[in-house]
This record gives sequence, structure tokens and C-alpha cells, in this order.
Amino acid sequence: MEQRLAPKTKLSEADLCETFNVGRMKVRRALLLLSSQGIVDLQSNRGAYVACPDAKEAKDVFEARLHIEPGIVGSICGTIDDRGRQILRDHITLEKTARLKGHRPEIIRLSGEFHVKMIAVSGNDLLTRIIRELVTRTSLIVGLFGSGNGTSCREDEHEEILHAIELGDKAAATALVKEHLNHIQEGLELSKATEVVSGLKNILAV
Amino acid sequence: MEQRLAPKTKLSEADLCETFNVGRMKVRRALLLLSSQGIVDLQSNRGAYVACPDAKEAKDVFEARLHIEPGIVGSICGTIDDRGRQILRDHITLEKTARLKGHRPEIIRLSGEFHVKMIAVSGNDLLTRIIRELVTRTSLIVGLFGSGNGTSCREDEHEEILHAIELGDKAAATALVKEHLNHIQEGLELSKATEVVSGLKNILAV
DNA sequence: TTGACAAAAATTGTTAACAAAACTTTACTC
DNA sequence: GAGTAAAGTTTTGTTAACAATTTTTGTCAA
Repeated sequence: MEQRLAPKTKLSEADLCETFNVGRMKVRRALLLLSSQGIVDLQSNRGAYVACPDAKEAKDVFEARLHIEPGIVGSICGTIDDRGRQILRDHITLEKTARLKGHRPEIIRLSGEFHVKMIAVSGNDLLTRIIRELVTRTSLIVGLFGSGNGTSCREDEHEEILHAIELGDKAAATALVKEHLNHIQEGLELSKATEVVSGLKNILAV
Repeated sequence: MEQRLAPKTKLSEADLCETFNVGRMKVRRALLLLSSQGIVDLQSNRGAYVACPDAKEAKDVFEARLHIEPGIVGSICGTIDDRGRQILRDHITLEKTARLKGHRPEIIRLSGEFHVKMIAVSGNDLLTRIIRELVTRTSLIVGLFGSGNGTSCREDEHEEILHAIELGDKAAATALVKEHLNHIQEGLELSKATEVVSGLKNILAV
């Protein structure tokens, strides 16, 4: 399972009804919610498609995360309790075992979930929801623009961030989160997809 | 017009269909979107109600805004162009005339919209959407917890913020935005509503 | 073969009827 | 009168049929 759908994939209502064994109403309801989260593109009278963010939208997502995440992580340095620490430690253990097993989609999922859990330990449900949405969109973007070489980011960066948090080193924690997000962004080739698409169009349009 | 609905107000589908002259489908669609934005509370089999945020949720909203807005406003200090400056100036003019006319709901609406426009000039559509959502929820909260005395915030704070932006004074701009948000929050009585409600319940339960 | 056009099929959007759940009223007992 | 139970009403959730739009297929002429 856990097969990802490529951007632009058409999500027909009938197919979704069959695969999930639910009525058309619930499918439409789900598609509407997904479109409000920007991971499905809902076109009037033409159907639903897996969103295909362009370079500008990708830039917006990373800019937003850079504006939001470092500050929150910094603020939890002083407030995190034993329970919070344990949650993050346990998660990193999960990530490590997943990496040993080499299950790529699971690694990506857990990698994103770490960011959500960092915000979650701040206790702010609203910010947690916002970051969860941004992380989901980041996954889409990494899948679309990510260069094939290796995993999306250095493996031990999460551990370093947690270390700074445990030391209560606010400055280090925020700096590491910024670096980490920048690393993910730098691993992308934001010109790639549009090149491919428009390139194909140009060739076929000769 | 422009009559606000009190929190906990029931939004029955039939009523909404009639008032807006649309089918039940579109009403349900709208309610689902509003609930995903946290301004409508959708209860299974019981209907839709105007959201009634509690003190914790109110705190989360202001905390989120304090984490997000100051940094963005700081970043636009260096990048804003003439068009952006003009948009913000024009808006402040709008606010002033509305204040002279004394149309309270309009004043509140414009006051919130200023924050959205500040983010909008940053060019990040995603952050703009996020802030718009937070501003909407802030309006709900101010309506619910706001003490009656005067408007929700000092009238000239927006002007001061714009002034700092025009000077390109990053430190001042971020500080002013923080202060401004804190002023709004301080103008609330987060214990009020719950006291009233639970107080009433206790009295009636004797 | 390619292009335009028309018919057919498939898909989405909407309406209306039906089912299920919650709320209100009524009737009855204590 | 207070409380409870049952019938009735209202409201929401779901299904199914219908309408409108898009996409595909097929045909014919250049």
C-alpha cells in the first residue's frame, strides 16, 4: 500500500467511490476539504486532480514554514516538559528504524511528522493544524521537484534539533530549524517540472 | 445589513437556503468550508452553529498571530514597493473615513483587513490565506470576549506600523506589530464568557 | 493522414425524494 | 406539578434519479 499518486492524476468520483466503498456524497465532501488544503485541484465541471504546485507555490510554502516554524521551536526550548521530550525522542527512534528498513515512503512520512510533533508539543492546536497542512504540501512538492539523489534531507538533522531543544538552546534550535528547511528547499530543482512540461509542449507543438 | 451573528447561533440548512436562495447542496458545501476554517461548529446530526471559541482557542489564535505576523511585516520592510505602500496608505484612509462615520462593524472589518493587506504585499498567497483565516477568528473572539469600552484597539497603531514600514525600520515594525497584537489581546476578558455561561448554568441548576 | 464536425459516452453538478436522527409536544403516572 | 414515555414534528444525512457539461469516439472531406 501507501502508493503515492502523481500530481495531475485525475481523481474521478466514481473510481473513489468504488475504491473506498462510500457514496458519492462523502467523496465530494473529502475532495472539497482536500482542495481547501491545497493538495487537490478542484476544477468546475472537469473534476478533481492531485495538485501540481508550480515553483511560486513551492516557494510560498517554504517561505511560510521559514516564517513560522523556527520561532515556535525556539519558544518550546523553555517550556517543553518530560512528556514532550519523550514524544520527540520516541519519534526519532521510529525514524531510525524506518531508515534501517529502507521503506522510503514511510521515511518521508515520518520525516514530515517530526515537524508536526515539534509544534504539537507547544500545545497550540491551531498552529499544529497549520503546520500539518504545510508539511503535507511540502511532501507533494518534494515528490514533484525533488532530485532523485538520496533522501530528501540529511538524516541526523532532526536529532541535532532535538538536542538543541533538550539543552534549552533557543538560538541553536531556531538556527538549526532554519538550516534544515533550507536544506530541504535546496534539494529541490524548482525549474525542473515546468521545464519538463513546457518543454514537452514545445516539442510536440512544432 | 452587515449584522453579525452571535456565537452559538444555530445555522439551520433550510433557513440558509431561503435567505440566500440556493439549494441545500451549496449551503452544506459552504458550512463545511466554514467549519474547516474554525468559524462554524459542525455537529453530527445536530446541525451547524456559529463557533464559540473558548479561552484556550482564543489564546492559540493570538499566539499564532504573534508567531507569524511580526516576522513577515519585518521582512516586507526591505522589499515593499510603491504599489504596496500605496495599498496600505489607501487602506488607512479608508479606516479613517469609516471611523469618522462611526460605522462600528465596518471599522472592525477594515481593522482586520489591514493585517491581511500587510501580509498580501509580501506576495505570499499562502501566508495571506492563513492570516486571513486568523483575522476572521480574531473578529469572532473580539466580539465574544471584547470588553465594551471603546473600539478594540488604539486608532493610530496601524498608521505607526505603516510609518515604520515606510522608513524600512524592521526592528520598529516588528515591535509595533507585536505591541499592537498584545493590545488587542489585553483588551479582552478571556474569563468573561465562560463565567457567564457556567455561572448561568449553576444558577439554573439549583 | 489530418482536421473539422457531429454523435455518443462518460463525468460532474443539481434537485428531489427517502431514511435516520434529534428535538418538541402531548399524554400519562406518581 | 414533576417527571417520564411515547407519538409527532422537524432537521440532518444519504441515496438515487435527472440535467448539464465535458470528453471521447466516429465519420467525412480535404
